[in-house]
Amino acid sequence: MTESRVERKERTRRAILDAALALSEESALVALSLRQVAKEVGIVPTAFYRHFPSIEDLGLALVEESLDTLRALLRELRRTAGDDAGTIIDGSVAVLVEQVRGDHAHFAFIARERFAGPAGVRQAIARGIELAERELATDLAHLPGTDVWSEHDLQTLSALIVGAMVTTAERLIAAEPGSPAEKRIADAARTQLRMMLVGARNWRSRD
Amino acid sequence: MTESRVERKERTRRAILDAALALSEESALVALSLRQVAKEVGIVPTAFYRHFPSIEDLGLALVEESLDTLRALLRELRRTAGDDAGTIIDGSVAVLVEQVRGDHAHFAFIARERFAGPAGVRQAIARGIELAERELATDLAHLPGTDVWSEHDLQTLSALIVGAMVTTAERLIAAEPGSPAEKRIADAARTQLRMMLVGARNWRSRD
DNA sequence: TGTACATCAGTGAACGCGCGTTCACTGATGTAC
DNA sequence: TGTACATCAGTGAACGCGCGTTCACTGATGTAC
Repeated sequence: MTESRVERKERTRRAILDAALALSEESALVALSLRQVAKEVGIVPTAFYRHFPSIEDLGLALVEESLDTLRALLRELRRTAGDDAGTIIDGSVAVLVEQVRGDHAHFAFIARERFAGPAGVRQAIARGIELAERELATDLAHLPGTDVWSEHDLQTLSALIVGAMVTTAERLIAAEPGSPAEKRIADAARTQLRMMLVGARNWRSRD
Repeated sequence: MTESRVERKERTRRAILDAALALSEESALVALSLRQVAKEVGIVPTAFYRHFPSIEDLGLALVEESLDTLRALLRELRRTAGDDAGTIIDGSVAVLVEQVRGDHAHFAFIARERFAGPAGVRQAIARGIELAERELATDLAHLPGTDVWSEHDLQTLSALIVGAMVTTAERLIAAEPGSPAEKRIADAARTQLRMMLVGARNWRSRD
């Protein structure tokens, strides 16, 4: 007995999730078929039901995994300390590039299903992004010099920055790791963050 | 004879396009079936072939229509003149809100298929957005005070602004026309454009 | 340690269904004279 | 204006295929004694 029954089952479950992620990459979650996934994994279609009650539940599991990836990114970004704004910007973009590289399939899944997925999936992703905006707004409020900002304007700036990061992530997903294109995207992201920072420093909220 | 044969044919073709747009809104282009569309239109499945050689060609026709919508938006934005920056910003956001309202299905189609659509569709949409970035960069270069900007930085600022507008459009698509949510999104978009403008005014390109 | 029984991941046949596509057709509209 | 023929959007039967799901099964792994 080199592998217990539970270990084997977990391994098959993992293989199903990986196959589904790979197959959905070539079209979309909505176009995923149980028989395709089973064939890719190397099991008979009916064996699928030993692991998931339906293809929809498999989809929800993929969403959860992908949102875990998003949460890991936010955690890493928060750990990126820095003495000055420039260091924080460089560190944040580096983390973004690195995480998109390391979890490419999950980030591509999020980008793809954000507007094309089932309603539940779309809402879950939207909530994840809103959370990032609120967290960033809180962080920004703790920085020196933001006392002239209204809470509303902080939230709006936060949405602007997160939006730019999402756009950057979407561009990175399409770029080859280590390619000149990836470097160009990262450079542009750093410049854009600096541009927004210059705007922020010279901003005064009305009233 | 109240309607000629060509008129009837054109009307059915239009009905097919409209039905396909409506049906794809509930899932995605990739999940669209010829029989679904035919049923929605009220014709027998085989009659579909009198209008399109395949469901894929129907998809391409929808992309073309949607890109026309995008081009119409850009044209309207360029027509939005203004004496000062504030007027231009207000006018641009108003045009964006109005166009998304008026062509909701097409904008939703673009948002949905931008990352989830077939490769050809994704590329066509990406090209449309790149075009907008280049046009905006040219416009920015003609404004007073941009002589301290490098061409590269102008392009990067342009990408930032277009990205924010795309994000705003995506939010507007999800909002009810005339709703408080729509108003909030438009307000945030105006504030974000002003923030970026303040950043731009205080920016000096390196070297 | 050995035996008898329980568990359960994976099998394989079978089902009804919607799919895209073919083909010969119908009958109203259009055209030539 | 009337007739004879051509065009062609839409019809309806039929096909083979992949789909999700059911069911009784097999045989290796796990457990109780």
